[in-house]
Amino acid sequence: MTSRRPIYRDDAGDAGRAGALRKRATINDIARLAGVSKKTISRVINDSPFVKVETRDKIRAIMKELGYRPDPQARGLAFRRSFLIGMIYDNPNPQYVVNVQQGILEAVRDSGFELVVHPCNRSDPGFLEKVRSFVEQLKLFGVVLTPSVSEDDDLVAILRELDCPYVRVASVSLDEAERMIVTHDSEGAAEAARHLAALGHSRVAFISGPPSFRSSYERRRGLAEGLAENGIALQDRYVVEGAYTFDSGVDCARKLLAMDEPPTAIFTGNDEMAAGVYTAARDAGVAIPDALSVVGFDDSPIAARLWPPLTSVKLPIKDMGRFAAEKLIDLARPEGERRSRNPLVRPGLAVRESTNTPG
Amino acid sequence: MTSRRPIYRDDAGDAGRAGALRKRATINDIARLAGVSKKTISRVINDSPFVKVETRDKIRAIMKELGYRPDPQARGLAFRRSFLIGMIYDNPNPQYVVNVQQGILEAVRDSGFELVVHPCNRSDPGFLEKVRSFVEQLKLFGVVLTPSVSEDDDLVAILRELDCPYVRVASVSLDEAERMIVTHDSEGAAEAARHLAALGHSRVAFISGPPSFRSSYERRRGLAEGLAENGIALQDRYVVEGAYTFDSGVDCARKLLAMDEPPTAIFTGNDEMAAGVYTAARDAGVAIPDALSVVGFDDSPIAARLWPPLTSVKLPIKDMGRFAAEKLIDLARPEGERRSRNPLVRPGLAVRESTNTPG
DNA sequence: CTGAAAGCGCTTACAG
DNA sequence: CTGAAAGCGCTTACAG
Repeated sequence: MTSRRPIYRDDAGDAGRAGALRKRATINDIARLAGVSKKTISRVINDSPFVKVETRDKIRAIMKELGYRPDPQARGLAFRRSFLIGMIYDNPNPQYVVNVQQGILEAVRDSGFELVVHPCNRSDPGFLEKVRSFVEQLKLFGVVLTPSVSEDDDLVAILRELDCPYVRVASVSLDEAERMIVTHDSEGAAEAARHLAALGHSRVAFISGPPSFRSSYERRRGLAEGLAENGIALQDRYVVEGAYTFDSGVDCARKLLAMDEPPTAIFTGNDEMAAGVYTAARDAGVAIPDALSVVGFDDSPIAARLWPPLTSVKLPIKDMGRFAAEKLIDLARPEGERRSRNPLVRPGLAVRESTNTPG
Repeated sequence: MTSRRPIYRDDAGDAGRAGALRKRATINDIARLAGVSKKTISRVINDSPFVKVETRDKIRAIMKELGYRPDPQARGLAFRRSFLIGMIYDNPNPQYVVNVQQGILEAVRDSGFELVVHPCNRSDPGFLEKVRSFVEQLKLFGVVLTPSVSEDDDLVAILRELDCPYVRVASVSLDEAERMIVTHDSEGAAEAARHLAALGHSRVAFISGPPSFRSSYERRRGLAEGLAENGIALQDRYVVEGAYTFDSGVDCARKLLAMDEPPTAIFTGNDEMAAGVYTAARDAGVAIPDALSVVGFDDSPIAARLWPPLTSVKLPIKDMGRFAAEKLIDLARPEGERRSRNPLVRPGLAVRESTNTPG
C-alpha cells in the first residue's frame, strides 16, 4: 500500500477524475443551476409543502444529477441540533449492548442519522454532569436509554431540561408511552415459573441481579407470581442477590446448594449467572438437569453453547433497539404525522435441556 | 415522571436558575468579556503559540468561569472536518466488536472526540460506496478499521482519496507503521502449537476461519510453524475450512472426528468454533481433554464458561482498540509533535483444562 | 409560492 | 502578537 500513496496525491491534482477530490456541490450550486434562491432549495431539502411541484421536481432532478446531499454539519449548526442519535448505557453485559446497537443501526440505516455510543458509569459521582455535557456538546438529536440508566429519573430530568428527545427501554413503564419500550420482564419470569411448576418443582430458587436494576425486582416478581398461580410460594431463603456476573452466579449457587434442603431448580436473573450455576453445580457434583434444573434469562449466545444447553427467557433485544430508535425518529415528526406505533415486546421461553422433573 | 414535566417547563422560564436553559456562552461572549477579538479566542482554543501569555491566561480563566466549550459543529463547519471518529467493521463476533469499541472509547474519553459506529457488509456490492458516503457526509476526523475491512485495499484507497486518516488493525502489517496496529496472530497460533507439541500431540487439526479473513491464513501459518519447530507436520487432511461460527465448528469437528485416524488435538480459528467442537465431541462420545485436546483463539468470555474451561490464545483486543484510536488522534498533531509510539501487541496463551496428553 | 438579509459559532487568509 | 473581513453550508424570521 505504501507505494501507492503518491498515486492518490496525483489523483487529487487531476480535476478530470470522476469526482475524486472535486468539491461536492453545495446549496448554492443547486440554487444557481435551478435559477432559484437557496431558500427554495432549503425548502425542498426540508420537504416544505410551499414549493410549486414543477420547481420541486426540477430541483430534485438537479440534486440527483450532482449527487447533492445537504451537509449535516451546516444544517445542524443552523438548526441548533445535530443528526446524531446517542445510545447511553451502563450495562455489564456486552452481548446486550451489541444487540441493542444493531437494532438502532437497523432503524437508522439510510435515515440520515448516525449512532454515537456513550457508555457511562452510574456510580461515578460525575455521571450526570458527564452525560449532560455529552448531550449538550453534540446537540444530540435524541438518545436511547437502556437499563439501568433508563431507570434514572435524574438523568431524564436533565434530558428534558436540555430539550433532548429520548426513548427509554425498561422492564416496566416509567414514562409516557411514546417515550417507552416496555419489555415486560415479569411475564418472561412467570413463564419460567410455569415451566418449572409443570415439571413438578416446588423448591425453586432465584438468583437476582443487583438491586440497582429494576429488572432484578421485576424478574423476581414474575417468578413469584408464576409460582403462586400453581400454589407454590417463592421462599425468602431461596432468594439470593447476585450481580449479573458469572462469578456472582457461582457464589450464589454455592450457597444454595450447600443448604440443608437445597432447591431443586434455580432461576437466574441472566444467562451469565446461570453459567455460574453450572460451574458451582459441577464442583458440587450436582448433575444438571437430573439433580438440578436451571433456567436463565436473555437467551444469549452462551445459552446454546453451555452443556446441557440452557433453557432461558428470551427477549427480542435487537428489536427493542430498533423500536426505540424508530420511536425517537418519530418524535421528530410534527405531532400530526407521527406513526405512533406501539410495537409489542413480549418475552418468550427458549426451552432446551437444562430442566427436568425434580431429582 | 409525567407529572414532573411541567416543573422543567417552569424551570426553563426561571432565568435565575443556574444555567438551566440559559444559552451557553459563545466565542463572541468570551471575546467581549476579555476585550479582545474573537480571532484571539480562536487562537487560544486551538493552542496557537501566537498569543501573549497573560492574554491567554486571562481568556482561559474567563472560559473556565463561564464553562465555555467551543461548539464542535461550528468548528467542524469551518474546519471542514468533524470531531467524530468512525469505527468501520464487518465482524461476525460481537464480543470482538464491543471490546474494540471499549478500547476506542477509553482513548476518546475527555479528548473532545466521539465514536460513531458503522457496521457494514463487505459482500454487499454497494459496500464501498456506502462507506464513502458515510465518511464523506460526516466528514469524519478519522476511522479505525478492524478485520476484515482493515484488509480491504480498495476501501483504504477511498479513505486516502477522501483525505480521511485511518488506522488499520490487522494480523500482519499492511501499511505504514503509523497506520497499523499489528496483532501478530501467527505468534499466538505458534504458541498453541508448542503447547500441544509439548503435551505430545502429533495429529493436530486446524479448523480455519473463512478465507476472506487474513487471520485465517495467519493462524494456520503460525500453527504450522510452531509444529514444525517440533518436527511435526500440519497435514492437509487435518485442515478444514470453517466460518468463525459455532455451527461451522460443529460441522468441521464432526468431519475430523469421523476420520479413520482422527486428530488427537484440534486448534480452532476462534472460540466460537471451539464451542462447536465441544458439542460435536460430546455427540460423538469423545471426552475432552482425555480423548481430544482443544485450543481456541480469542479468549472470549465463553472460553472460561465452557466445560472443561477452554485453553485459548488471548489477544488484548480492548488495548488494540485504544492503541488504534490513540494513533489516529496522534495523526492529527503536526508531524513534529507526534508521540509516534508503537505499542506492542502480542498474543498470549491462556491455558485452562481443555488440553491434555493424547489419549 | 418565493426571496433578500441576517445569523448559527466557529476558522481561514490577509494585513498590520 | 492581534484584528477586521469574509466564509464554511445551511436555516430562521420577515417580507412580499
